[in-house]
Amino acid sequence: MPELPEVETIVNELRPFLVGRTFTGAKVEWPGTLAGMNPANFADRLTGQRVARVARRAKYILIYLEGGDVLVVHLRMTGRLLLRKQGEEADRFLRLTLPLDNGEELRFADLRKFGRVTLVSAEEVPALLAKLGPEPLGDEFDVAAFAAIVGKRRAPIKTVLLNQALLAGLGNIYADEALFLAGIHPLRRADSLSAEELARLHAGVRKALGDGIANRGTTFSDYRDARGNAGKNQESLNVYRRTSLPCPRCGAPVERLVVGGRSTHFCPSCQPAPEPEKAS
DNA sequence: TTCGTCCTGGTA
DNA sequence: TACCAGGACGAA
Repeated sequence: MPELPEVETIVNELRPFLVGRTFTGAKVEWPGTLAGMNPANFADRLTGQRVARVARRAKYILIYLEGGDVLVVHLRMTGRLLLRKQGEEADRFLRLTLPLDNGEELRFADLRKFGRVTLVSAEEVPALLAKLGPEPLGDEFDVAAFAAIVGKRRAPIKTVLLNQALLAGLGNIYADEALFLAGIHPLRRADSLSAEELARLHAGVRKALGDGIANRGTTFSDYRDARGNAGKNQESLNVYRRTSLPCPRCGAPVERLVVGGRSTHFCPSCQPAPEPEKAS
């Protein structure tokens, strides 16, 4: 579910309500969420810790605590991080409840149980995030940096966009949308893109993500923000999950194929197919 | 680099 | 009943 825009929306919403608050306990409904960490140890270590700041890196949510620990949350496919009042109606698929000192609580709900919540020391965070590529909305991610990332890779450009070690934060929705905005077919070999195409795709990536944030994320079924509200970006998508519907630019029916095991949507007219590989 | 796997529920 | 799902990791 959540990609960079969804995580950014959640982090921005949580920040003013979490900073300065103190965790008063931890109720673990499904221990697997803690990635092997002992639930009792987790609760002991978290209890009494006050939130210093809330940040995002790629799709990770980082809740820094004054005691020097960091609560690290990854929502994976269906995770939700919700701010509720204590005693408020239970959320479905609740995995973790973290009560706060103001009568509210942070809840982690996750249908498919892929999401993870861990507690590490601040010193461990850099190593945890070391494998991630640059932030696509960051200042250092310019066209030259993008060209260096794409480089001589022979993989389909869609696969490159989804590789978090190369560029961190894009997922399936925004990768498809960025390729559409740039007019580039998802199966194009990365090393076949011209300088002009690279510039278009760089702009497409930033626009797709920027629109996602402006619209508070994309909700098809699972994604909700920290207050449980759906996003609005699904109303603005051009191709993602619009198979057989008309391309908003030219009217041709949107097509679907599978790239790297992921469902992929594109306009066959606006995103021309690559030349067939020469047999050699 | 690709594939299977972790999981469960919604939908065709 | 079969297929699909927004992510990431480890194995082949």
